[in-house]
Amino acid sequence: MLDIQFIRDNPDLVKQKSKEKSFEVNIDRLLEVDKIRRDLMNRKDEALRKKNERQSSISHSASVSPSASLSPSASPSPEEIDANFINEGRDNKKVLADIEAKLKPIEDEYRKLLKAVPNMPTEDTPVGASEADNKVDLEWGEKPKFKAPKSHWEIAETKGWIDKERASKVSGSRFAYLKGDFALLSNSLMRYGIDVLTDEAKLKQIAKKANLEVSTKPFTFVLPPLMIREEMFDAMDRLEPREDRYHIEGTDLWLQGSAEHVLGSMHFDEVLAEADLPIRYVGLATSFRQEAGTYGKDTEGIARLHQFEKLEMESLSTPETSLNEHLFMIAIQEYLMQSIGLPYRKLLKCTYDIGKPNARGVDIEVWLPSQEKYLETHTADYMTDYQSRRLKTRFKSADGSLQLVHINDATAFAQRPLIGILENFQTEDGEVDIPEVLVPYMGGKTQI
RNA sequence: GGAAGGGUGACCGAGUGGUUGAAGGUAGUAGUCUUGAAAACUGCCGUGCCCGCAAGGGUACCGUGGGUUCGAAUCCCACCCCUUCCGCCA
Repeated sequence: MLDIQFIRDNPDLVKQKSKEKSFEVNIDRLLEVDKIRRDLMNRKDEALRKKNERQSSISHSASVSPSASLSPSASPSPEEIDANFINEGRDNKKVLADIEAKLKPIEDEYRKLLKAVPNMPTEDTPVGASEADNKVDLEWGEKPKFKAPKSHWEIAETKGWIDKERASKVSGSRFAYLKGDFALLSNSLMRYGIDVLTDEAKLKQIAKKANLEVSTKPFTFVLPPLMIREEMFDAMDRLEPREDRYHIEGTDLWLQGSAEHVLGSMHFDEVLAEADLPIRYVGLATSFRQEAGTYGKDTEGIARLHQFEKLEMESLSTPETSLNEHLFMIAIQEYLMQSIGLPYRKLLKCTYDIGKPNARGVDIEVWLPSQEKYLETHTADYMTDYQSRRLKTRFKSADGSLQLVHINDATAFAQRPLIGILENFQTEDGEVDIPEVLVPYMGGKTQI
């Protein structure tokens, strides 16, 4: 959620940036409702002030009355209170009830309109109207040349690594059984990512290479709950669109769609100490998505499933350090891809594509030789205080003031890099070489 | 699923209708003392919203939402959450 004061001060800017992100917002109505709301609040405060004055007068007189002095805690009996006084109180109560009745729908509308306003994109976010306007920031690695490159599902099918036919029998479309060495490779990839993220020496090395002034505090590995309460999901601004989420019938719970959802909300309604920041987590979680509106898209292989393993970075930091946290997490992503040896490109996402809570977004896409195109494997989200405002996650700064933390997240590994490995590391005779850094995790196997 | 207990400020924890935004403690912070540190002692120290250039003022908030009352942290109702024990189970 955006700061209302910022919207009051910069209505035209907010309108423009929201439009650039392709979000329908009604800033004029929001400010109008805001004004009505404040006016009603003032009137309510006025009525309450009257009530308080009356109460303190009766409380005071009760405490100094002779009977009260005998027993200080004694209350005045109704007979001791003047009838006019009681009637006045009743009148004031009616006035209050009247104002509150008017305030309720205004508050609801205000909140709904305010929640609808997206985060403001950073200056360097390209303005765009579709994914096509994302800016290629960097291409890394050499694209391998094959006579007849096989797709990942062709390789996996031959090897018996992916069984979607039986999965559809058991669970429906967009599910898969991952089997044998391929399933082990998935685990190896995650384990490798965890080892990098929890190794301070390695993080130091990455920060230095990226030339970033940033803490090298290691990430804490977390296995989070996979279900999330609706209130938390909404506060993260990740509940919508609900059609893409799975709701657990008869409960208040939803299946999380990324460890980001359950890691970012961990410190809901907490005040953290500045000395503890940044707080960094790396969470491994099976993530669930309905993939509504993607019928017929990426139906082959494991590019788009209802359920997949994902290792996710999450960082809570001060506003001053959050941009570097974001850049650091991107540097980590690149290190992970480079150390495996996967050719990729880095995209600076445009205003259309970054998403509602984002101020900035970067994607990494792996090269797929079989299709001669790139496939998104990583995202890094720069969120500023947009999520923490509703999560009420704050920190007490050294000067004693309370501030909202900045929350950022980024993919470490999902299962899509496996697609990249199969395709880029395939051999002419149908085998798959294991990237060197993953060999120890595969029990020493160099090829599968 | 059965039974009981409980949700109060960064944390612990008093408080069962009338100046209670809320005792006490811890932590934090400023100082005294000290060569320095610790200890001890003293002062300060909740958050949201509204008004104000500011100083400051107003108001709300003791899990959430209703209700009773001139007046609610305190009484009533509903809901949510947590803990413990029993049962079941990985």
